[in-house]
Order: sequence, then structure tokens, then C-alpha cells
Amino acid sequence: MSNDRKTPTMADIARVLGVSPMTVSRAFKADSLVSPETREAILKAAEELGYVFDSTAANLRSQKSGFVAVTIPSINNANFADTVGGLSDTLAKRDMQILLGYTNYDIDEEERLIEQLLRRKPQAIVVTGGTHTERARRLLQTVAIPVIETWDIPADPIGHYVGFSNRAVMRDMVDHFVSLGCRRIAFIGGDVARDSRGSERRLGFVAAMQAHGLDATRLIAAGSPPISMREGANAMAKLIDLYPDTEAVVCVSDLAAYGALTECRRLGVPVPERFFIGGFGNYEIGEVCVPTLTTINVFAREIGVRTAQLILDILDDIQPAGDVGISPQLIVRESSRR
Amino acid sequence: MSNDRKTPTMADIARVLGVSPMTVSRAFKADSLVSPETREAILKAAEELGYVFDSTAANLRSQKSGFVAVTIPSINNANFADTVGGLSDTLAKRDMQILLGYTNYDIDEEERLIEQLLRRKPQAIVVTGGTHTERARRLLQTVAIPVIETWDIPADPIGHYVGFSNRAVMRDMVDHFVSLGCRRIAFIGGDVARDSRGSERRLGFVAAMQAHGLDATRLIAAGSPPISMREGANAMAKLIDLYPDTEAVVCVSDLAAYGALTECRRLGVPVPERFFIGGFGNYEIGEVCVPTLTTINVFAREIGVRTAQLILDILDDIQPAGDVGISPQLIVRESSRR
DNA sequence: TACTCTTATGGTAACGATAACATAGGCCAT
DNA sequence: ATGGCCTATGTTATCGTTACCATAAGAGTA
Repeated sequence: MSNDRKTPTMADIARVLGVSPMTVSRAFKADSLVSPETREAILKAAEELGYVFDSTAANLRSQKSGFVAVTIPSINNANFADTVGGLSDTLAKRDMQILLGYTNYDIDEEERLIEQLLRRKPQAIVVTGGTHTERARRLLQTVAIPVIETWDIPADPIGHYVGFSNRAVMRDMVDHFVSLGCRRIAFIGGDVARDSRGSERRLGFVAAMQAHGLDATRLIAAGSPPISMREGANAMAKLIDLYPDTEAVVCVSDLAAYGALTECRRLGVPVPERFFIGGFGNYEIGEVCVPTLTTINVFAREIGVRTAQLILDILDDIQPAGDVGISPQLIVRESSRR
Repeated sequence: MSNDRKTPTMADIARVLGVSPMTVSRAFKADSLVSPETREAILKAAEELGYVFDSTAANLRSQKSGFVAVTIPSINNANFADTVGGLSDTLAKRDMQILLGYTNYDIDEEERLIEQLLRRKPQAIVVTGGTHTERARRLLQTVAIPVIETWDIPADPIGHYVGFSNRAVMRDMVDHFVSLGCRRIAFIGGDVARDSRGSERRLGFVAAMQAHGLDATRLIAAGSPPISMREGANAMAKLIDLYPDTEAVVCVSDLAAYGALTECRRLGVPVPERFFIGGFGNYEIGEVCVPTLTTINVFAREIGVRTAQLILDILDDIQPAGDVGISPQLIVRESSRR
């Protein structure tokens, strides 16, 4: 073959048709002024030449990347996946694309990631949580694009936020168990260090217990966050061993709660007759398992959709809606019904 | 403040220090020749000025984007998430970044996505499955970068592939049940149309049954793929109703299998005493639930890692390992033990 | 008829980095 | 002392697109 030359550019199309490169450029923008016949000829020639539009060059010139950078703790988590789905779908309507990175629940890794993502010149950046390294904060404060923190209500927001208080939300769960007459309530979560949302929930649990004048020392550390189902199961075994008279267990996530549930089943301990169990995050497993799981719906997808809308408003210079508070909702299911 | 000028460039740093922009550029590449003092001064000045490296410009000039484009059916699937994780981690070691898109199990959407992703000039593209639209195939054939199809062994590969035969793999599962003495075996899967991997598994089930001279008509369509746990449960109810004498059930995924399991529990049908159940994908749920689930491990993360290695080898001009066949492994657990 | 306005198109320069080549100075061996 | 080599740096042009400004032709108006 003789056509193994380098990939064609707009200039090649222009030459073939005897028009200027500028006209070719216009033909690729839906709204710009080109006669229908010219546009059609250009698009046809492009297809024939195997032309592929080069966003890199376009972005450099126009100083708009079409990217929104997003960092999440883990790709392997249905909640964050839902948020990303909501973000992605909403931004796609405006031809914006997500540039995704995983921090692995590590703020140092987050710092590296943020630095790397900013080099791609995103038009906005979305981070999960409100806890960052000093340097990461500085980077985000300095950068001249919208910054949105999600899944949290930061004490000192960098820019905007779309989220809820992981601490306050535990109040509803504890109140629920207390209203059922429970007094000896335990918490299963991860080791403190890494997952700040998880530790906020633990703190929220403690605060809520104390508000009821109850003892808040039955805290089982199940391992390094995020906690797996297996670790939830192990923690439940430990809990039954340490505090056999516990009446209810609050878990940091539905996955841990499901693990706890299976451990009870294996040990022949009936739920909800012997223990009540509550989870967090409204994962699919919670509405299918036996018994179904009491949980908290945090509207993960909604967080993504609202974040995307906020970004689009800011970029459109529409008076931004400001920060968005999400109100998580307690869902009572079989695992905590008498 | 007076420093609200536009964001600084390498030229600004160069001016401040009285060096050439080229030296600044070199200071940002780890391996290039700059004296340690000069580099240090440059990096310090960059930090002070709030300089952020502009990949867009660098990519345009060097004609290397550092992107690998990846399409997966859904972000909300632990198997594909594992593959992406393997890809991402392996590519990160070489400072390459993933550009991810979701097809929603729709090959028309995949076509749009591929076109959009190619505009970003990725250095390789990874797609899930070997079934594409005509135009998508053409785009992938024309583009001058490595193309890798995964999670499948395509009949007519476009470039390379890293995967396994979704059809052949069902043979092991059927053999397993037959070896346990089962003859009346059913299959729970999605409607045929969308998910080609799922339909391949259904076809593989039928072929394996016929190879044993067994009836392969107990096929329950559980809804539009991907099948949820809930749909798996509904399908199980239907199966028990239609074919009460069934001895074993093969499910298109562990999620469907888990749903089937819970339905049995709710109906008071004991597993494995009354039914054997087999899943697919080795999801976490399968090793925690009661009883644990017999399944097939497809080494999802391994697919990602091997794909990334293949890409790196090709880009390094190392003799590529060629196509990679993954050998899924049957894992027998409690749900199919006498 | 002259003048404005709109539509369709062209010309030029620029976005911010770096590939490719050039050069200056120091060190070493013969 | 001389040539060769290595290190550190500079100069120039370019990647492919589009912002910005200019212009020509036709349509509409007074």
C-alpha cells in the first residue's frame, strides 16, 4: 500500500477539497457557519481519508480540555461507581468527559493523583471527601477551576461541596435502634487511619450514643478500610465473643453488615431475633439478602448528578446553586424489625 | 492582588531564572541532562509561581498522549472494575493514564464512545468483547495504535486479544454437575440481545448439555442484562414453578446465582440438598454467603494486568507476547457439594 | 442607487511544550 | 598541546487546531 503516510489532518482535507483549513475546522463544530453542502463534502472527505479529529491540538488552542477530573477512593465500590455514573452521564450531555483516578483511600496517593490530573488541564475537579494533604489543598486552592468536594461536608471547604455529614447521619441509625429499645449497641468499622468517611461515621456513632447517655465503647476494628464482607464476618465473631449481650450492631457499610449477617447464620444466631443489624450505603445486597438489611441511602448517583450540574452551571457562568447538602435516608428493613 | 495574570508557563519560569525554556522543560523530565542546582532552582521557582505542567501542549508536540482508552460495559460491575484496576495499576508504573468509557452493554453506544475516545489520541485502545458495529470495527482497524479486545476470544480479532472463550468455559461447570449425577440442569441468564458474553455462556451451556446427550431446554430469561440479584431471584422462582424436578442451576453470574440462592432460602428450599447452584465470575459475595457459591474464576484483574503488559511491550517495540488466552478455573464450593 | 446586514469563507498568528540540532566549556588520554 | 568526548545549555521550528480579524457576495432597506 502507498497510503502509509502519517495520519491526515484538517489541512489534508482542506487541500483535497480546495477550501481553507479554517472552513474544515468549522465543519466539525455543530453550530458554526458553513454552508450545508460544504460541510457535507468535508465530512465525507474526512471519513474517506480516515481522518480523526485531534482534541489535543484543539484543546491547546482553545484552552478548553473538555475534561472533568475526578478522584474516588476505589473503583471497586458500588457507591462511588454510582456517583461516577451520575457525573459521567450528566456531563456527557455536554460533551465533557471524566478523567478518573483512584486514591486507594490514601491521601498521599490522592495528592499525587491530583497533581497528575491537573496537568491534563481539566475544567473542573471533583474529589471525594474533605480531608487532604496540605499540599493537595494548596494545589486545589491555587488552581483556577471549580473544585468540588463530595461525599462529605468539609469543615473548611476549598470550593464547593456536594455531600452530607458522615458524622450526623449516624444519629438516625442509633436513634432507630434506641427507639426499638436497644441500649447495648456496638459498631463495626475499619481501623481509624485511612478512610476518613468511615472514621467520621464511627465518631458519629459515639456522639449519638453519648447523646442518649449510652455506653459507646463497643467498637470493633475490622481491619484496614474499606472493610470486606469477610472482615465484617470476622468482626461479628469477635463481637459475639467480647460482648455477647449486645442487642444491635451498626456497621460502617452494607458489605460489612452482610458479612456480619452471614457469620450470625453460620453460628446459628438468629437475626433479627437475637441481634439487630444496620448497614450503610444501600447496596443491592441489602435488599436481596435474608433477612434484608436496614441501611442508609446516601443517594450516591444523585451526588454525581448534582455535582455535574453544579459544574455546568459554574462553567456557564450561571449563578451557581452553591453548595449542595444531600439528606441521607434511613431505610428500615427486616434486619431490625421485631 | 496583582498576580491575577494568566497561569504561568515554562517561559515564565525561564524568564525569572534567566535560563532558556528548553532547560526548564528538561528539568521536568526525570532522566534528562540538567545540573542538579539548575533543576532544583527551576522546581522551586515552579512551585512558587504555582506553575502546573501542561500535558496538552507536551502531548501535541511529542505526539504522545500518555492515554490508553478503555471501554467497559458498566462501571458498576466488580469483574470489570478489577480488570480496569489491573490495567490502571500496571500502566501507572509507566506514567500512562486510563481514559475510561462505559458502553452500557450497547454496541451502538460503544461505537460512539470509541469515536470520542480516539479523538484524544490514545496510544492504545482496549475494548471489552469481540462484538462491535461495522463502523466501530472499521475505526479500530484504521487507527494506527494497538487494539486489544478483552474478555473474549473473538472469531476475527481486530488486533490482539486477552481473554477466554465464554462459550467453552461453561463446559467445566456442566461437567461438574454431570459428574455429581445431575441430568436435569437449568440455565438462568439474560435476554439474548445485549450482553454478548452472557449469550455466549448460554450457548456454551447448551452445547455442553448436548455433548452429554442431555436436554438443554430449561433456559430461564431473567431480564435485560446485566442481571441483578433481584432478577436472579425472580428467575429462580419461575424455574421452580416451571421445572420443579430440576437438579442443578447454572447462572450467568454470581449475582444472579446469589439471587437464586436467596429465593430458595425464602421458599424454604434447601441448597445444596435440593438444588445445586453454580455462578460465574468469582465475586466476593460467593465466598461469604451461606452456602458459599460454586463459581468460575476468570481472573478479571489478571486480564487487566496482562493487557497492560501487552500494550507496554508493543509500545516498547518488544516482540509482543501475542494474544493471551486466560484459563478460567472452576471453584467448587458448598452450593454444589453433597 | 447607495448602504447596511448577514452569510460564507480565508489569512495569520498563537496556544505551550519539545525534537532536533548546535555550541561552549571542562576533562582526559596520548 | 591537541583532539575527542561528555555535560550543560541554547536556538529554531513545529505539533494541529482555532481565535481573531478581514473580506466578498448577496439580501434587504431606505
